Amino acid sequence: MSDMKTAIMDAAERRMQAGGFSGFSFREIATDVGIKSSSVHHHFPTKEALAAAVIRRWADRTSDHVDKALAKDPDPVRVWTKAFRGTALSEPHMCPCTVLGASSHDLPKPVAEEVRRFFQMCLDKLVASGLTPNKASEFLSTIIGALVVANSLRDTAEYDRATKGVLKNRAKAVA
Amino acid sequence: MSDMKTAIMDAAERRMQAGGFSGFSFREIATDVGIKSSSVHHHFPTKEALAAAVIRRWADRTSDHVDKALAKDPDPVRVWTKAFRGTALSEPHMCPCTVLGASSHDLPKPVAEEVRRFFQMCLDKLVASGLTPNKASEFLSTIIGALVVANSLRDTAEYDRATKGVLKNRAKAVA
DNA sequence: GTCTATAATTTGATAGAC
DNA sequence: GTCTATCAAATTATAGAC
Repeated sequence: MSDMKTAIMDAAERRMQAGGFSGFSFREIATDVGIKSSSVHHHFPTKEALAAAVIRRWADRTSDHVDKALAKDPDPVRVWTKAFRGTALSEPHMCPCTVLGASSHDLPKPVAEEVRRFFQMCLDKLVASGLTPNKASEFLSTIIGALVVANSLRDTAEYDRATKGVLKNRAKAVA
Repeated sequence: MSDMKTAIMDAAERRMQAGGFSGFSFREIATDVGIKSSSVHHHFPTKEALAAAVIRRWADRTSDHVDKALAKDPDPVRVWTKAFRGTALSEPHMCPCTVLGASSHDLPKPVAEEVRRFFQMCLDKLVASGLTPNKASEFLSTIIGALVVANSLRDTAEYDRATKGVLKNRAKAVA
């Protein structure tokens, strides 16, 4: 992948984290990377193609990151809580899949499908790590909701308050 | 409040639930209620004023609904889980505060402030019902995240999977 | 309170030169 | 691969008639 294509996806990702699918324009992305908006179309034919590529890359990176972390720490709850904590504590504080997923029914179908794949991947990996389907759903909802509530309250510490109990119970279960 | 003002807020609320702040336009709202877009401005001067009014009404209604439900059922976890379940199971499946909160940093300040007030109200009421601050944060995050994940997966049953464990543990704690 | 008309801006996208 | 130029459509908002 060319450097410019990567730079475009980086810029789009950051703006999608803050404002979702309608939170970025080709002109803004172009300015961010130092070219013109028509040149962005050379790398990504449409806005939906760019958004879908960004979501897929985020999903792939998350999947890879979790796999590597699980090799060092066998507790999936601790691994996933820490992974999303990184997103919650650093700007722009949100996971793009969460922002887009909240308005999934207003997205172009290919983009909504990539978002769906992301959350299905999260659930599948949690179950593969030993959680029951119900526990996987409950835990994933807690960390996703913690991102949204912390973002809304403008208080990153809210993420830790929301996830403290999950980690504590897990420690007990493991001990 | 005039019937037309209420109808405008109803239309805006529904579109905000699906697409957030940028998910509705004055022309769409106008068509929904059968007037022209310029006439909408007679009732709400700006888009941000309309959005802020819709969020505030949603917060007030939620607060009132929960107060009444708590008078019949003393368990706040059951009451709040059931309240958001109604949103999750019926179209357009989302709480507008959750959709807007996910992209809080891309909102006009007065709108973001109303969203913040909504989530702070939820936490305050949960703590007033007897939950510790940490448990209130964890529980709120779980039901908010359940909305987002269920919406993204296009599977309303996901809300019940995510909240089943919370209700079960609560039943044990009460028993 | 609703209308017509319109301003001013932004949007995603395309054509074609270099 | 980037540019200039441009298009058609949509956006929020305002002015003023009725």
